[in-house]
Amino acid sequence: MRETNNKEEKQFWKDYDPSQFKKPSMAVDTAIFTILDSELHVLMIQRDEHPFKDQWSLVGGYIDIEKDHSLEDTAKRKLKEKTGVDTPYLEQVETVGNNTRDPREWTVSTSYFALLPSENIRLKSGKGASNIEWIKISSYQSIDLAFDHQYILTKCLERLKAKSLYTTLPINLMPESFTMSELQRIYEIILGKTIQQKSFRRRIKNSDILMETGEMKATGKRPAAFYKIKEEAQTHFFTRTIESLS
Amino acid sequence: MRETNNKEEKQFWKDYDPSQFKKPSMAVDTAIFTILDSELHVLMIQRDEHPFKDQWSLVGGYIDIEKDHSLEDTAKRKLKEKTGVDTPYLEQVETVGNNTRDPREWTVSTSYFALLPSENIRLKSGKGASNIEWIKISSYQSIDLAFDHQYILTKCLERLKAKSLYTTLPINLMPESFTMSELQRIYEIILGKTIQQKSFRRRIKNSDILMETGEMKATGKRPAAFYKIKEEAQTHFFTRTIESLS
DNA sequence: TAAATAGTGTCTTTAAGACAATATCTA
DNA sequence: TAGATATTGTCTTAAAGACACTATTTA
Repeated sequence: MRETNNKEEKQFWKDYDPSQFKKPSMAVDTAIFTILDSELHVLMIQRDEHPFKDQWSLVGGYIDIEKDHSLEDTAKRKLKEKTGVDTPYLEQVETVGNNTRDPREWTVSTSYFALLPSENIRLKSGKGASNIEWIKISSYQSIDLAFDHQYILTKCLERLKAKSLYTTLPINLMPESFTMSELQRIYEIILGKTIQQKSFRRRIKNSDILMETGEMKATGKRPAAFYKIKEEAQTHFFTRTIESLS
Repeated sequence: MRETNNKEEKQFWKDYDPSQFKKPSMAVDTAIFTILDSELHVLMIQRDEHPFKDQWSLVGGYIDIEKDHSLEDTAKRKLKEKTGVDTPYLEQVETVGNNTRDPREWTVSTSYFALLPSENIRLKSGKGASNIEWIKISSYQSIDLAFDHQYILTKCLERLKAKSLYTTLPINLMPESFTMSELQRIYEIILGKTIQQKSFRRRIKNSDILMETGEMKATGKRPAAFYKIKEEAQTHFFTRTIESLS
């Protein structure tokens, strides 16, 4: 019986021809976020090839099934190429696949967003991109982006904002060490509203993901305590969302 | 100038050959959930082809770029084929792509979960599936599922459970009309724990997505009010999660 | 009337909101 | 000392938890 199955299976492998199905093309696009000048920015590339030549797009590209072991590998490879950063916070958002997003053919794109501390980023241009730039989030809606990147970027932003209401995700935008006021400012930039200082510090303290470094930051006025993320710390999920309107 | 660009673009289109890239195969897999006999069940199909012949798998299949306009179309087509249901609640969960999940080649699978009221489901076997069955969630971990469907199903379940803690998602598992106790029971089955009756009714009342039908259900004891979902109702998001341990 | 299920009243608890008060620095 | 920023104290509020109590049915 087992013998029979094996023969049958061998025959199957012999007959199998992967090229018999028409396949869609498969890409990965990443919204790479960072904070610059007290504003949320996303990394965009100006295409130097058709389609959508000269228009701006998210960082992305086709899966290279020779180089990439997984989808996330593709995202990381592109990210490394453009920013030099190896291991940022990376979260998958949504996969869009249809026959209208690319004029050439049926395509699929899986989108991610990445969070980078603004320190130590060296941008690199390269093949397929004549220009690479940090675009202010406040201005992306007035730019005519390539493919459906307007939609994808909106979804990535919505995810980032929604999760910032009940998790410690934004710590991934912070440098090695930082003050409470700096962290609160990042939350406020993402959410687009101010937060009660006392509530904020209580939440972060309860999450138990930070520790004081012992250093103080000289701010010109009263110095502020420096914090860093604990070694074992994972993203913390609160049981209530931030609701303040102030 | 515009003229020049047009010529350049036309040349590009002439040269373009979509078959020049090696593409991964692209599938959609859906965890179709329903409640039967006071337990959460998922629809599984026993494969009658290699690879993973005779093993159980989620409902899914390759994108058919002739038939399907979008990824969601693929999910809906497969769901209709197997259950006869047209428009269930459908939510995308995660896309997995790598060179290990399928022994044949680099493949990508986008997973969804669907919620079906247990009424009016007529299962259909068909090509590629010798057997189709509702499997109890309490037993799926002891079954050796095809591909990485163990992982995918776990992710779908986690999403369903997590969202049931702070949304009205589970109403999509209910029939046309139902009682509060019945709805609470569905929540308890999904979450695997009991909920304070008073808290539960307060939450649902506040969400303002239900209305009384005016009918009463004869339960043998005190009759219960029937409710139905309001026409305009969307999934409601609460600002706090259910925390009770009782 | 007892048993069972449906449904409500109400006190407690938790964590956020509001905002005032205090602390520590520089000019 | 005034001004600015950091940090804490504390009262209020919103919504969940706990649990007892009432309501309505059948046997």
